[in-house]
Order: sequence, then C-alpha cells, then structure tokens
Amino acid sequence: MGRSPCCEKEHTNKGAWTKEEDQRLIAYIRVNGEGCWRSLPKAAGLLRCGKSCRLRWMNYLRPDLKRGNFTDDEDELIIRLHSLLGNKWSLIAGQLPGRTDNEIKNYWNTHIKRKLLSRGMDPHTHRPLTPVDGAAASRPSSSDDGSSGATSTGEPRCPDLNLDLSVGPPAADTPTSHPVCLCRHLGLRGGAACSCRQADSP
DNA sequence: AATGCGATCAACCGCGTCCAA
DNA sequence: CTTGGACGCGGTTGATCGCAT
Repeated sequence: MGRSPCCEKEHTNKGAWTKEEDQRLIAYIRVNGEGCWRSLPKAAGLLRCGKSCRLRWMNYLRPDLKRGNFTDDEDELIIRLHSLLGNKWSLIAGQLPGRTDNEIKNYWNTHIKRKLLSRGMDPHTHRPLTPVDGAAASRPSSSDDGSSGATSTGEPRCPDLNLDLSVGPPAADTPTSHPVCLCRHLGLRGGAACSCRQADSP
C-alpha cells in the first residue's frame, strides 16, 4: 500500500516472451548495456515492465549463461552452499558461474530437495531426519528464516559437514562470470576486505 | 487414443535494501 | 537526517510437458 507500481500495468505485456521481444531486448542491451531498467522498456520499444526485462535478461538472455543439466559437482556445491547460506539463491548463484538464482531455486525445489530427502536429510536443516525425535528434525517453521546457517541455538546446522568454505571462485576458467562480493551481503560492504568498488571499476 | 496427474520451468508479485537528492 | 525512487531478491503461481493409467 502506498507504494507506487513499478510500471504502468495497463500498457505492458505479461506472460511468455516472444522471439521479437527477446531480440529487441538483446539488441538494446548490446548497444547500451545493462542498467536503468525502469526506462529501458520504453527506450527499447518494449511493452514490458522494467523488472520483467531485467528478469528475462538475467535469467535467459545473458550470453554467459550455461544452459543444460546440473552436474553432480554442481549438485553437491549447491547443497553445501545452501547448508551455509540458506535460501540465499543469489549468493549461491554467485558461486556457480553461468547459473542464475532462479534456475538454482527451481532446481533446488524440484531435484535437490528430493535428493536430500531420499538420503534421509532434512532439506531445510541439512540434518538427518529423525522420525522418533520428531521435534528435532521437523521443528516448527517459526524460526525457519533459513538465512543464518545456524540453528536458533547457535549451533552449526551441519556440524558433521566439512565446510571449509572454499567457495571462492569455483571455476577460475570463467572470466566472464560476475563474482558476487560477499561483503555486501554479509554487511561488510565498504570495508577493507570489500572488493566491490575495485571490481566494478573498469 | 484419451485423460489425469505430477514434474518442471518461466514469469510475476511484493518486500527489503541501497543510494541520491 | 530524511525521503522517495530504483533495483534486486525470494517466494509463489501458472502454463506446459511427459508419463502412467
């Protein structure tokens, strides 16, 4: 409430993107680059919301995207990162060059959740499912913000998991990837260790 | 061959955060 | 310091596909 809509909904298309819309968006970004998503649709001659354009570009049109099945290595990395970071899909995607947060989120919900369940692991807590002591494994969702990497008692989610967090650039062979500066998300932005600014500068 | 149902993926929505004025 | 606009993120929905009956 009180929040202005992100765009004029009466004059915007919704739903699946057409080839022509894709081409227009790609052509525009090739010339002008990303950014200023709010004004982009008009400038590109698209009857789309800026957010919609951004999503389409980020998730499907970017040239550095890696399409196709996830490898076992990627599976395991996602599981490890999720145990650390929770549902921070953009952070997880930052460690998987060529993968998007939306893609990983979908993949988690459709594949990995089931994979963990079949292993007897709780996909939320990454701890073994214990049917007897149900309160421990399937605890109420009130504290399930999934973002801390630790339980409300302060203990690590996965104490038995060797998470040495060697999650820096996992694939150094992808110069076009956009490494996410963890400083920003960890509240350390601008600190001495933060490389956002340097990385941004040409 | 037709239908039902579950799985998958693309897209939308609302909210939180950042940053310039 | 405050405020409002823009961006980015995570959750959720809806359409489509493929398999089983």
